[in-house]
Amino acid sequence: MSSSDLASPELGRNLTFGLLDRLGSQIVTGVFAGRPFPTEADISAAHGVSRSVTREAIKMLAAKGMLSARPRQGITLRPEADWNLLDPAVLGWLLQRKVSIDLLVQFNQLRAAIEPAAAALAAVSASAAGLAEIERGFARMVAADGGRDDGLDADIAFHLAVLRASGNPFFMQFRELVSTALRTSIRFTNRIVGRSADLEAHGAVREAIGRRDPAAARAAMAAIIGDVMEVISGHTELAAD
Amino acid sequence: MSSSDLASPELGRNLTFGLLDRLGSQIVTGVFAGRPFPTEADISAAHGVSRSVTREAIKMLAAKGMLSARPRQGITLRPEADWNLLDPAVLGWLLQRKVSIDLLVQFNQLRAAIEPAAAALAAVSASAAGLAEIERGFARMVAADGGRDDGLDADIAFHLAVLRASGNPFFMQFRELVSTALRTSIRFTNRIVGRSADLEAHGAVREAIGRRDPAAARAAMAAIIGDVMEVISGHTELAAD
DNA sequence: TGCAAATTATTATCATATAAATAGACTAAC
DNA sequence: GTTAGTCTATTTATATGATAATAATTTGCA
Repeated sequence: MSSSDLASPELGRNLTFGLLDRLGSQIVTGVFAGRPFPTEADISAAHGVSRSVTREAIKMLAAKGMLSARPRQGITLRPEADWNLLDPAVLGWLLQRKVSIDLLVQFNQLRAAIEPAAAALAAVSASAAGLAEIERGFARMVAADGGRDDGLDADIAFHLAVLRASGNPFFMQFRELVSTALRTSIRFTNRIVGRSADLEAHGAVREAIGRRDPAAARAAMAAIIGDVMEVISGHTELAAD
Repeated sequence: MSSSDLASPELGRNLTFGLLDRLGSQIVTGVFAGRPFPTEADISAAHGVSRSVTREAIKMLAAKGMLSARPRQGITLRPEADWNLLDPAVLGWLLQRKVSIDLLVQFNQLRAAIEPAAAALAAVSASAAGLAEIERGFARMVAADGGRDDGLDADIAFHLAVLRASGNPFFMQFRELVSTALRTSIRFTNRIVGRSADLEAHGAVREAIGRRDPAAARAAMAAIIGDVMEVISGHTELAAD
C-alpha cells in the first residue's frame, strides 16, 4: 500500500502526507475512475482524520494538477493530461498502477530525447566540477565491474552527473525519471549493468564530453539508450502486464 | 504583483490561492534568500489571513518542492534544484524573476531536445486525429499569414499538436513550457511569426509527419528551433537582463 | 565533560463555528 | 414561452482555540 521508494521519503511522515500518499495512489490506480470523487467530509470519515488533514492533502493533490475543489461542485478529478507526471511523487504512484512495458517505453522515449541533448550540452559547457562528477560516476561503474550491487547505483550516478553537467536546471528535473527508468529497466530485463559493452558505451560518453565533442557525446548517449530500448522491446511479448 | 497569464487561471480565486501566488512569486524572486523563512504565524499575520489559509498555501508550495515544514524546525526553503520547474505555476513565477535571455535559452535548449523527438515519434505513431490536429494548426498559420494576431496562437497550436500526436503523455508535459517559450521569444526578438521561411519550415514538419518519415520530421523540427535559438543568441548582447 | 531530563518553539492535528460560492430549482416578469 | 431574477441546499472556504507531537536548546546532574 505504501508508495515506491522513489517517492519523497516524507510521504509517510505524518497524517497529512500519509493521506496524500494513499489518495495519490488510489487516484492513479483508477479507484475514482467512473464515479464522482468523494467529498471532503467523506474522505475525512473514511480515513479517520480531521477535516484539516483532509483539506491539506487535497490541496497538495490540487498543486500537482490532479484535483480541483470548488464550493457546491465538490472535489473533482482533473483529466490525466493535467497531472504533473514529472513530479517525483506522481511518478512514484504511476509505477504502482502499471510497471508495464508501456510505461517503461515511454520513460525511455523521454530519456532518448533528454539525455543525448544533455550530454551534448555538457560537452560544450560542463564545469571542472561537472566533469569530475561524471568521472567519478564512471569510475564507480568500472569498480563495480559487472553484477555487483553498486553497479546500478553507479550507473544512475553517472547519468545524473551528465544531466547536472549540462548546466541547464530544466534537464535536472528528469533525475527521478532517469533513476526510476534505470532501476525499473534492470528489474524487467535482467540486463547486467556494467557488462563490457555497456561499460564501453558509458566510457564513450565520458570521453566525448571530456574531449568537448558534443556530437560524439550525443551519439554515444543515444547509443546507450537505444540499447536499453532494444532490450525492452525484445521483452514486449514476454511480460504479461 | 499578480502572476503571469500562463499560470493557472485560478491563482486568484480565493484567499488560499491568492496567498499561494504571492508566496510563490516572492520565493522565486528571492525575497527569502538569505534569511530564515517566516513561521506560519508570521505569514498569517503579514498577509492578514487565518492559519488554515496559510497552512494550505504552504502545503501546496511543499507539493511543488519549494518548501518543507517540520515541527520546531519551522518552514524551510528547499534548494532550487528540488523545485518542480515544469509545474505551470512555478514556470509562471519564474518568468517574473527573470524574463532573461538566459531563461529563454534554457527553455529552447529543452525544446530542442523534446520537440524533434516528439515530431519523430508522431511520424511513427500519430493517429488520424493527431495528424488532423497538426494539419489544422498549420492551416491556421497559413491563414494568419504573417503579422496577424492569430499567427502566434496558430504557431503554438501547431507545436502542441505535434507534442500530442507523439502519443507519449510525458511529452505533453511540456506544453506550458513550449507555449511560454514561443510567446516570450516573440516578445523578445520581434520575430515575425509566419514569415515565409518559418512557414516553410513548419510545412516541412507537417509534411514529414504525414509522410511517416521520422528522420525528416526530427530534422525539420530541429531546424525550426535552431532558427529561434539563432535569433535569440543574436540578441544576447543587446538585452540588458 | 558528557549524558539525561526539562524547556520551549513550532508545526501537526482536532473540533467547531461561520462565511462564501454556486448549481439547480423555482418564480416572476415580459 | 423565454428570460431574468431569486431562493435554497450543498459544499468548500475561512476563522479560531485548544491540544498533541516533535525536535532543538538549555539546564541539571553525575
